[in-house]
Amino acid sequence: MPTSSEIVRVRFAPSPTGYLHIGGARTMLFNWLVARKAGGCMVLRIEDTDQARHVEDSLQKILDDLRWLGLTWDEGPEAGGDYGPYFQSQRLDIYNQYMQQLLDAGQAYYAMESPQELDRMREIAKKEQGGFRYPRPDPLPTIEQGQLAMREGRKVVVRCKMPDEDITVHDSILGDVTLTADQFEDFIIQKSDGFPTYHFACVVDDALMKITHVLRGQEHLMNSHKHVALQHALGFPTPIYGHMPVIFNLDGSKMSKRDKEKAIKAGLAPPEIEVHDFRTAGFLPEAILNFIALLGWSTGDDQEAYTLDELTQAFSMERIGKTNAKFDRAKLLSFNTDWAARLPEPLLLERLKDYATINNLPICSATDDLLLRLLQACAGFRTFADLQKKIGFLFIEDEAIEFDPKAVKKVLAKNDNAGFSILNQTLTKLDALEDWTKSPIEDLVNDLCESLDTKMGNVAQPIRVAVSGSTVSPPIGETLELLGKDKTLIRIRKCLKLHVAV
RNA sequence: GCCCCCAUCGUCUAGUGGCCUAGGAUACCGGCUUUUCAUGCCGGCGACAGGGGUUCGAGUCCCCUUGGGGGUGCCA
Repeated sequence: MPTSSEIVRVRFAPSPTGYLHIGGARTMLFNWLVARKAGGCMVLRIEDTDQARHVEDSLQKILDDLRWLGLTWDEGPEAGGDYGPYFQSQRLDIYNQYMQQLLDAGQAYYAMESPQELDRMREIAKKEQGGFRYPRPDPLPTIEQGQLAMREGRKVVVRCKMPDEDITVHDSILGDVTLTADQFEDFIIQKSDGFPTYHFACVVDDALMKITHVLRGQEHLMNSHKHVALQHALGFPTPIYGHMPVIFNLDGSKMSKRDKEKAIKAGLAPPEIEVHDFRTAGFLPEAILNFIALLGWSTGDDQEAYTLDELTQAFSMERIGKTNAKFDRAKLLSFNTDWAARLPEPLLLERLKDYATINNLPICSATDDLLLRLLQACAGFRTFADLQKKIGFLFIEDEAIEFDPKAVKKVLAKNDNAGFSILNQTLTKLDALEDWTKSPIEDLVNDLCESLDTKMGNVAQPIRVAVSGSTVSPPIGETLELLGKDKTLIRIRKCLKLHVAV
């Protein structure tokens, strides 16, 4: 066990097999909080021992999204550190050295069964007794026999000889979890391609990188006993373990990338699964962090809004819950709305620009001043996607305006083209307006309402549809000022032609 | 099949034997504000999985059942 005088060192160890999953983000967050709270060290380690599943570019994507979230690392890729390399694929010599140590000590042995043979054994075992445990050969193959087999070109793996005693994992979230000796099997620690398996690499790296706390998902709970056995065999200390609840979809299924493909096939909008999905969809990192922090953790008081700093202050491993959580996007949306209203403008502006950039939106060309005005004009928006929907019309050519048929029907054509008629009158007035700013425009609209003895909506909506093509835009004075007089008049005239056409 | 973990409103959760006629948030429903969409404000609906114990007293402790999740990979 690490002593209290040791500096806290935690790690997040993603595999470069795709984008950063939202569950992975929470794992990173909790580890990050443990490190920051204790003034410790956050290590990022890349578990790239599975060559078959390696996805090109995914590392950069993971790093990029982590940075976007504001979750930094002290050691790891692009940060360096004294315990590198931080890519497991570059640590083969190290693993081999410890592998040999185990082999020499008789705590691991070569095994020669092929995957096909094992499959067959599993099948038979399943039929006969329901479960399969690798039967330890007696006597164990010698090192010489193993090496001979390798020279003959046979596929050879290394298995860990499990001890004949119960193992208790002390989990700081779940309590003690004991597995009896008869439940262990001699699992593989080195694949036939020479790469270590996850278990072995993880244990060696955690020890060598002086990791003191291992916070990971509950799906790893059963692995812990293997890891503890390995630690004993190698003479390594056991870190403090904490197995966190798992995050699921609302319907109880796993949040998986495949949900996206399924939804698309079914003609539905793909759900956000990876951090990047949320980023693209116009969510704020502050909202995401705040939301996932509360999935499986709480302070016990009624506060729900937390900045990263506040989370760091309030966080404690002891208050992580045991119950699996379901990911409720509606609640996230509410968090996002709150954060959009709360975030300091310069920061919000930065986030908006990121959204525009990764979506390659026309508003990329807008100045900061304009963007800031849009942010203010749309106050109360839920996501950047909503904001974009509301102001997108400002950034398209007048010729490209498309009038939503439903909006035209409801706002302009209804009641014997009442809307068109009002729009026509408005055009004349607007044409004559000299001072093209918000308040004179609003005065003009108000005056028109009075003279026509009608409600605001009856005047504002026709204009809105004419200039934006839809029923939704910022307040009408703001909308027209933002658009400019020329474009406003052009669009209204274009819209009026619709009436003639109908 | 076997092993392990978990169990409070639809959802996230508070609750560590009396403060619980179970609190907050979100969703939903209703009302108000509003030129659209949002926002905002007010109100309402809504849970201790079931059964046994222990105790003066149980959401809180124990057991069983049920339900959910995980593991049982030359994936991590």
